[in-house]
Amino acid sequence: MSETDPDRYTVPGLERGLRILGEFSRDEPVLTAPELARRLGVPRSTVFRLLVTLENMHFVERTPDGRAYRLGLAILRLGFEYLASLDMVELGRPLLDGLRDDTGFAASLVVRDGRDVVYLHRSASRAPFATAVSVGTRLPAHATVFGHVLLGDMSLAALRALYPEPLLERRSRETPRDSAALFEQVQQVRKRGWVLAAGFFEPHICTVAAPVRGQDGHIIAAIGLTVPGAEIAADKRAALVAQVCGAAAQLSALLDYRQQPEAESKAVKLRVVGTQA
Amino acid sequence: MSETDPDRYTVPGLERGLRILGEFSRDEPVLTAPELARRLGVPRSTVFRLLVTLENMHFVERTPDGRAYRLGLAILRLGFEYLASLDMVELGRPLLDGLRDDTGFAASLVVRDGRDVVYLHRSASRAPFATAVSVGTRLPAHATVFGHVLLGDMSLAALRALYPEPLLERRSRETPRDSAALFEQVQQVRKRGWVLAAGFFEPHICTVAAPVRGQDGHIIAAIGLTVPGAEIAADKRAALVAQVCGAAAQLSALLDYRQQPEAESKAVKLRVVGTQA
DNA sequence: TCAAATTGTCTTATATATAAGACGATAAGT
DNA sequence: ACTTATCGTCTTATATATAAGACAATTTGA
Repeated sequence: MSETDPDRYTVPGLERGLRILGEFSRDEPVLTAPELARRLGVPRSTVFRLLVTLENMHFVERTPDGRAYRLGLAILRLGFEYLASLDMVELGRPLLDGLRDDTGFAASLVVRDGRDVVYLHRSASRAPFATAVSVGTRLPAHATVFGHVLLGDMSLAALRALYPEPLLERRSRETPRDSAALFEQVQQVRKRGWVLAAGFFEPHICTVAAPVRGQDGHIIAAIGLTVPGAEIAADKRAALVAQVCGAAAQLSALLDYRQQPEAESKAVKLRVVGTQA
Repeated sequence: MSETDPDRYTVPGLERGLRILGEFSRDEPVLTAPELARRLGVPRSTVFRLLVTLENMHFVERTPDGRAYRLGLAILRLGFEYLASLDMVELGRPLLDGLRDDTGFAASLVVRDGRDVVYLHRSASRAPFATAVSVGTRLPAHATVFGHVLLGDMSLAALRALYPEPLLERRSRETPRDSAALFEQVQQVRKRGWVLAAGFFEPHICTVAAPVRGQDGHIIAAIGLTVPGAEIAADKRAALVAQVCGAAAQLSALLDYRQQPEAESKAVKLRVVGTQA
């Protein structure tokens, strides 16, 4: 077979091992070897070898009875080395805490990974309304306002490539039907520079969000508040939007995004260099 | 070669790929392919294939210039599915927050993984003394009081097996020299049921810790406070110990540990069965 | 209680992942 | 600027990881 695939170089052992790890989830924290073999479509004896390897490296461990597996402690090392390596999280944490303290609502920092919105940090509201959302949680970008903020840089063509299917999966009445509708909504958000929506992804949850920009001006993250209730009182909205936009702008600044009204960028850069010298 | 190794079944591709992921750290979040090849002692062309596989699965991503690699977002999915699957963390979080709020000091929940103490959760003290310790951090069990709490169940023989070397790595003046001395200290802690130590691992850091027990009575975790300063004022000690022990006992109870004064265990068991029937 | 199905572990022939090396492209050193 | 070293990517012979299958142990179902 004339493989011109992108997976021409893939290492099957590695890919399958990682897929095994990915099968574990909050809802299914414990899985058996035969179950994994079925899900991956891989022979039992191969799964056995993969699990032995993962177990030796502490990426999975057996349940006390020795019959099933769950994720092991080595996983943690990776996950948190990753987070710790992102200065976005380190710099954003105090901003999110401040946002939470000022507003009383849960504040989140999210990034986009393909079609997913991924939570990098969450400053939970004091009132312990147990939200299912925590660090690492993924939600569909097309169906959430956070997603719409994060997709702001994408052209219609790029969106089409990311969402080739004719109809998008619906999550609520307001979910865009197709990539064209999604583009419309995303552009509106982008031009406005922030978004406030009620019950867009889940009923009785309102969201206020704004983009965080990196050095080159690209949208690299979003900051937002999650407000319980059917809607936000009209007289509170402006203040919340201002606070979210403020936090997002601050984080952008910390990440070296130079607020550049197009033409002025050069001058700003020069001034900064001058200050440092 | 007559392989009777424990790694008779290992999948080399998987092992090497995971070792690549493990090379990234807070201090070295970005690594190049040749550097990884050198560290693992694996040919360049093989590292290339491993990295392509990891990149396709979003476990690593290239730096903007395309010359180096860092951890990717897929990592998060794993790490936090893992944490979320541990009800120990979910149940312990509010307890740790309470402990922190009551005492003003950082409260931690830790478990043991081999010779390491691993932080599962940390309620940071309000005063943002930036500690290097965060979730996922590992410290040597033999040299920390948390470790001594967690090793409480181990026999001298088991400790010897875990620490076969004649001399243990020293971290401070008080680090036990060998496994026998370690056993001594661990047993003292176990009998007392808690530990309070000053400057044991690091100078100017005091620790109060107590064990968390699982259903079978085994020590499965530890809860503790990290108190800055050379020592804790004598009149404060009793209160802190009581609070830590209280939190640890509560978490043990939540995890279904039935407080069993030795002989009574059978009766308790029977009563429980009776209740269920 | 017994038979049938499933499972954990092991062996081994063979399909295939590996790593040596080639190649042009960068980078580094002088 | 020129040489030398290093790098990213690719091809391919061959060492080796894979998966079929065997086997006993266990579980399931009737």
